[in-house]
Amino acid sequence: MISESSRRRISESTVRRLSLYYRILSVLEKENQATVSSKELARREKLTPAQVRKDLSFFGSFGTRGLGYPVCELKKRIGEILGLNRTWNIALIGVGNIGSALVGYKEFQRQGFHIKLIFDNDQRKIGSNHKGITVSDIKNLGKELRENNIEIVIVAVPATVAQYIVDDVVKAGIKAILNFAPINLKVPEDVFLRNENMSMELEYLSFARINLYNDLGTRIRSIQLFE
Amino acid sequence: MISESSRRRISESTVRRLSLYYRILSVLEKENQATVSSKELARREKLTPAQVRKDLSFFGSFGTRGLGYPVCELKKRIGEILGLNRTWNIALIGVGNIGSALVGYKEFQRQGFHIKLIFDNDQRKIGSNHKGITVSDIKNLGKELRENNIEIVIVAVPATVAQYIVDDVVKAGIKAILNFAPINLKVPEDVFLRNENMSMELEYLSFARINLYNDLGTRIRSIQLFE
DNA sequence: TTGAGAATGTGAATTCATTCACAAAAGACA
DNA sequence: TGTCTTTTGTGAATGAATTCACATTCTCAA
Repeated sequence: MISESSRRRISESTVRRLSLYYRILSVLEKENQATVSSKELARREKLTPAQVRKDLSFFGSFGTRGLGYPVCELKKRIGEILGLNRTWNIALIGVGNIGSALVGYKEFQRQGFHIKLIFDNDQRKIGSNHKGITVSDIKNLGKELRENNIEIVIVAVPATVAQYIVDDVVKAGIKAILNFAPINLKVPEDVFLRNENMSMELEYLSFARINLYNDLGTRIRSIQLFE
Repeated sequence: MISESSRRRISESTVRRLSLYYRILSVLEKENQATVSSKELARREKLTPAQVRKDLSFFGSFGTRGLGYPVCELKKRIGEILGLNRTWNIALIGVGNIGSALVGYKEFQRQGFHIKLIFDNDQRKIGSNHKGITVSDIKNLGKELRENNIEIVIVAVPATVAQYIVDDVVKAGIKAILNFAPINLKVPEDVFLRNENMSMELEYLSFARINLYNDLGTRIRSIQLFE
């Protein structure tokens, strides 16, 4: 699988669509639907059937002509590709507004993203309990990350300190970081950094409201996650 | 401006990059830097200078050859395009984990996104106070949205009820919705709907960790927000 | 005032992503 | 078994986004 997927380059948009397919397939699985056609998947995500088939074809021939794709198998396969058929040990840094929300976010649990450690630098928070996890002192970051086999770190600290925190995280050998601070962080070449910019979608809506109506108040085009 | 931007089609990725430029320009403005080159903007966002210039050229000639772009003016202009030089009246529905985090998210305030109303259906939460805002009963949704000139609604309710809530929001005449529930919502053609899928970036990291290293443990390619 | 250097703005070229279109494969049913 | 329908899988065609490359314009220093 790995060799196959690295031979033909899989675009970021394809990966993002896989996430969407996975979610739909989970629903269909619960509804005990045995198969699903590219047409049906496309309808649900407002994509074209051809796009769905192209995306899925990156990972081999899966469907049955005349019938469609087997729901369970396809879900399992996409799960493998996205790494959702296993659990990931995650550490969260910062239990402010957003950090606390993430600790309680059930969707993470459901997908195998288990928050095992929580860090903060606020003495009032250290030692306190969030959903069964005791908040650790940020001073022990490196040691605890290593001892607990943490693979992904979520950074939810104020923008002003985010770079320092991330430097420490990198020093501890972590190679995957999800950043919620609204700032551009620098990491070495071999570290994966993704940013969750919560204002961006709101800004897009704002842009859309201002720019994407014509003079008659009619929508010029529809906005989807991918178009 | 509107006519100009609708004449030449501005792609979604361009708009998203405008958000990034805006953030950088805010920093530069604070540092009292008078001008900035496309090269410098590109370096900070890991883009190419040509891309930056193309993006900015959609909105007219702004820079000075040999010098670069005037920081303040450019920020102001991008702000206009994105609708950040004004305030937006926002209503939040659902004060669970995520909803509460959003109420306290200062970045929204800073960009002119003012949460004016909060709704919930939980009797224990109705009437309680979040950052100075009293939580209203979801039953009064339509009336209150209209009376308070709400323009954008943020939906942060459980996936199971999200569609019902959104139907009511649409009925109240709202044309822009930001959805945090991990589910696909249906809205009429003329309503802008954007989804904030918090698992998606984590899934991408997971995918990257599994697939984007070669056998030597070396990163195959770097991941940026846009590439 | 002039010349060297810097940086924009933009068609053209290229690369990347999506859609088309159809042969091939499988199911359904007489 | 044979025909009709459905749907996949995929090269080819199209379309969109990015990058190239360079003429043009401005700055700055002497």
